[in-house]
Amino acid sequence: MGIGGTASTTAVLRVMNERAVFGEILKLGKVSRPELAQATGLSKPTISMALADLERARLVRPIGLRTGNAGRAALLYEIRPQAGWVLAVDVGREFVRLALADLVGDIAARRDEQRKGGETPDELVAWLGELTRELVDEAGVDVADITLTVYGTPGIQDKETSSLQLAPNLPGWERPGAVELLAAVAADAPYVVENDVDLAAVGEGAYGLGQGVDHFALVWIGTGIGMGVVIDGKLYRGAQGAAGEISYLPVGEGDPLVNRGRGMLESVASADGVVALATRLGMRGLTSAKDVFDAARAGDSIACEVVATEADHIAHALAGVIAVLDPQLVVLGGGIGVQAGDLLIGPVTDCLRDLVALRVPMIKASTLGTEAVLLGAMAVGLTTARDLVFERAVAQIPPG
Amino acid sequence: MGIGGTASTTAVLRVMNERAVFGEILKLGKVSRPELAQATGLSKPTISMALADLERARLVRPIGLRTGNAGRAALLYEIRPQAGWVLAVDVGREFVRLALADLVGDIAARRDEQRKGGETPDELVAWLGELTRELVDEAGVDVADITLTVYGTPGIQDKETSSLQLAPNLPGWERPGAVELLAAVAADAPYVVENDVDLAAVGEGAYGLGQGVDHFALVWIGTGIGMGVVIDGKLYRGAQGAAGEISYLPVGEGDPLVNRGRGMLESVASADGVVALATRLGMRGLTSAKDVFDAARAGDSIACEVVATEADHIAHALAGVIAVLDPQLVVLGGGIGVQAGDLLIGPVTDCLRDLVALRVPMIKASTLGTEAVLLGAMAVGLTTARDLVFERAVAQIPPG
DNA sequence: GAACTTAGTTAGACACCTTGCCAAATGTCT
DNA sequence: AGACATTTGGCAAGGTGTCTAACTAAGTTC
Repeated sequence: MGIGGTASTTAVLRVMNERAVFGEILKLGKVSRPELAQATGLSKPTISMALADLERARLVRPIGLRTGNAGRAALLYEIRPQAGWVLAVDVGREFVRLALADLVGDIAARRDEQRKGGETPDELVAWLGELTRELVDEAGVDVADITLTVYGTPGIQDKETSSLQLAPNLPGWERPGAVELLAAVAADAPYVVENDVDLAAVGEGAYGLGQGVDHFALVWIGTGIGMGVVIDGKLYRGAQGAAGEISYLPVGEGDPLVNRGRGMLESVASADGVVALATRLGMRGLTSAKDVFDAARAGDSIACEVVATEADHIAHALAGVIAVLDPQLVVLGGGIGVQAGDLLIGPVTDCLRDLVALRVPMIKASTLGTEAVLLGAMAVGLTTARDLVFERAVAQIPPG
Repeated sequence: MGIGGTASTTAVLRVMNERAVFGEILKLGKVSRPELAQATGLSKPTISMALADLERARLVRPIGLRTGNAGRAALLYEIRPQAGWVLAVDVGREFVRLALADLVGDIAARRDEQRKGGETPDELVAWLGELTRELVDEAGVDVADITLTVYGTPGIQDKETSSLQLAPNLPGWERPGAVELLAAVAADAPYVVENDVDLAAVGEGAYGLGQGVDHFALVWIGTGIGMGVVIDGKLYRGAQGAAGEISYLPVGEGDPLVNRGRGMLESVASADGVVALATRLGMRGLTSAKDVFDAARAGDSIACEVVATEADHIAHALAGVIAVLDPQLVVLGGGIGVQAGDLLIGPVTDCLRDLVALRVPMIKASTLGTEAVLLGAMAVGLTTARDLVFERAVAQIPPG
C-alpha cells in the first residue's frame, strides 16, 4: 500500500467509481447493471447514476435488452466505440504498417505499404499523412477524431532534442526537431513515439505469450537486435529510454574472423551475421537467413552448425539479461525468433542451464510474427486513449 | 492513471485521508493543524477529525504549543514513536549487526558482533534471539512490541521451501524450512528476509546517493559480487528474487591463467580476485585487497596495473547492466567500492564510454560504507511497519 | 393468467467533507 | 496597559455521494 497517498473529497469518489464502472465495461463487453454491481461491489442505484453520467459523456451506450433468463430483461450497456480512435503506426525498415481502431479496439482500417527506402523525414511524414487520410476516410471519420497516434520506430527518442538516435534506417531523423514533424500527420492530435522493440514487448504482453506474466523480456533478433523489458506488467524504458539496447553487447568469443577476439552481439547474431557465418563455412546461394534455417531443418550439417553457434550466442547474451533481470519468461521475436524459434529454443535453453545461477526462465518463440510492433502500438494507444477520453469527458465536466 | 481502479464508498475516503495525514506527519515531523491542512489540501475540521482518530488509535500525539508567531499558539502533533518498533539485522560474513528503531526511525539500541563463523542455523538463531532481547531491554520495551524484523542475508530466498540458495557463507540455510527458524528470534513478530545487496540498494536510495533517483543500480563488490536494482524508486527483485545476481557473468577475456579463456565475474573482480592477480604479477606480503589499493595510491606500478585491470572488468560487467537497464546512476558499494571508489570511478567511466551506446550514466562510490545493508533493512522495515501499524489501528477499528 | 424472478427506480438515512462564522489565544503597536 | 491584527480551533449548516429498503416494471414458468 504505502503510507502517503492523496487526500480527497467526495467528488473524487464519484470519479473513482465511474472509472471503475468504465473499466469493467471495457473488460466485460456488453454488460447489464446487475453484473456491473456485482463486478464493482457498488449498489444498483450507484451503478445507474454512473451509467447515466457515462452515457451523457457519450462514453457508453445502451445496446439493447437481454432476454431469455427468468425475470425482467436487462438493459445492456457497452463502450461507445466511436468515443475515441487510435492510430497505430509501425515504421519499419522495409514496410510501413498502419491500423486505425476505435476505442473498443476493433480495427476499422489498416494498410501495409512497402517503403522505397531512404525517404527524407519530410517525405515520410507527407506519405504517412496521406495514408492516414485514406484510413480515416475508409473508417468514415475525420482526422480530428483521432484521439492518439502511436508510432513505433527503431532507435531511441531523445526527448530534449526531439530526435531519434541509433536509428540508421531512418536517415535524417537524428536531426533536432525531426520527431516534431510527426505532428503534421494528424493535425493537432496527440502522438507518442516509442521504440519498435519496446512496443513489440507490449504487444506480446497484451496479446501474446506475455499475457499475465509480470516480468518478461522480448528479445528481438532480425536485421538488428534489441530487447523490450516489461516489469510489473509495465514497459520499462530506462532513464534515457535506452533500456534493452543490447545490440552492442560484447559476446564471449564471437567469430574470430569477423571481429578480433570479441564480437558485438548484433554483428554476430543478427540475420546478416547468420548468413555471413554460413557463407564462410561453405554454404552457397543463400539469399537470407531463412535459407540457412530451412537447410538445417532438412539436415544440412553446416547449417546445423550455424544454428548451434547462433544458439550459443543468444544463450550467452541471455545469460547476462537473466542475471540482471531474472525474468519469468524470455520471448524470442523478430525475423529469427519467428523463423527459427523451433530450432533455437531447445539448444538455447540447454546452454543456459550451464550459464544461469538459478532456475532458467521459460524461453519461447513469439507467435505474433510481424504484427508484434503494430499490436503493441495499438495496445499502448488504446490504454492511453481510454484514459484521455475518460479524463476529458468525466473528470473535466462533472455535471449532475 | 489507468482505467480500472477500485470502487469504494465514503468510508474509504476517511481512511485515505487519515493515511494522507499520517504520511504528512511522518514527512514533516512536528506539525500543526493548519500546516497539515495546507499540505494535504483538506479543510480544518477534517484535519481535526483525522487527528482525533489517529490520536485515539495511539499513532500520533500532541507534543505542545508552538508560540512565537503572531496569532494564537498552534498545537503541534507528531508520530508517537512507540507506536511501532523495527528490528533490522544484517547477517554478514564476518559480522552480525542489529539495530532497533522506533516508528519515527530513531535508533534506540544497536549492536555489532563478530561472528565465530560456521554457526549452524540453530546456533545463529539462538544468538540472534539473545542479542534481540538485549536490544529490547536496552530500549525499555518488550520483544512483543517489535512490529517487524527485517533480515539482510546473502543468497536468495526460495519462498517455496523457505531456504536460502547461493549463500555459501551461511551453511545449513540451504535446507528446506531453515528460514522459518527465524520466527523464534522475536516470538510471533512478523519478519522479512531480503538479500543483503538488495537492501544495500534500498539503503542507498533512502539515505545515500540514490535519493531522488528513479532508476539506479548498486553494484556490490567485496568478497562476493552482487547487484541491487531500484526501478521507479522501488526495489526490483525479479521473478525468483534473483535479479542482480551478476556474480556468474562471463567477463570478456578474464585472466587466462585463472580461467580458461573466459572468467566468471566474481572470481576475477572480487577482493580475492584482486589479491590473486596482484600476487601473480609479483606483489608480495599482501593481506587484503586494501593493500593493493594503498600501493596504487602510493604509485606502485604493479598495483596500478591491477587497478586498471579491475576497472576494465567492472566496466565490462557494467556495460551489460547498462545496456539492459539504462539506469540513471550506478553506485559502487561493498568493500572494493568503498575502499577503491576514488581509484576506480574514473577509469571505469572512461572505459564505459567505448562500450555504451548512448550517454554513460553517473558512476559513483557509495558513501554509506558498511552501514548500507543495515540502513536498507531499516528503511524497508520502517516503510512496512508504518503500513502495518496504520492498517491495524485505523483500517481495522474505525470508531466514530 | 397467476406465480415467480429479475431489473430498475425512488425515498430516506447515513457518512464524509466543506464553507462560513465565532471564540480563544498570542504578538504588536500605540 | 490596552486596542488591534493575526492565527488557531471549534461549531453549525449545507452539499455531495453512497447505501438500504421498499416499490414498480417487465420478463419467464407452469
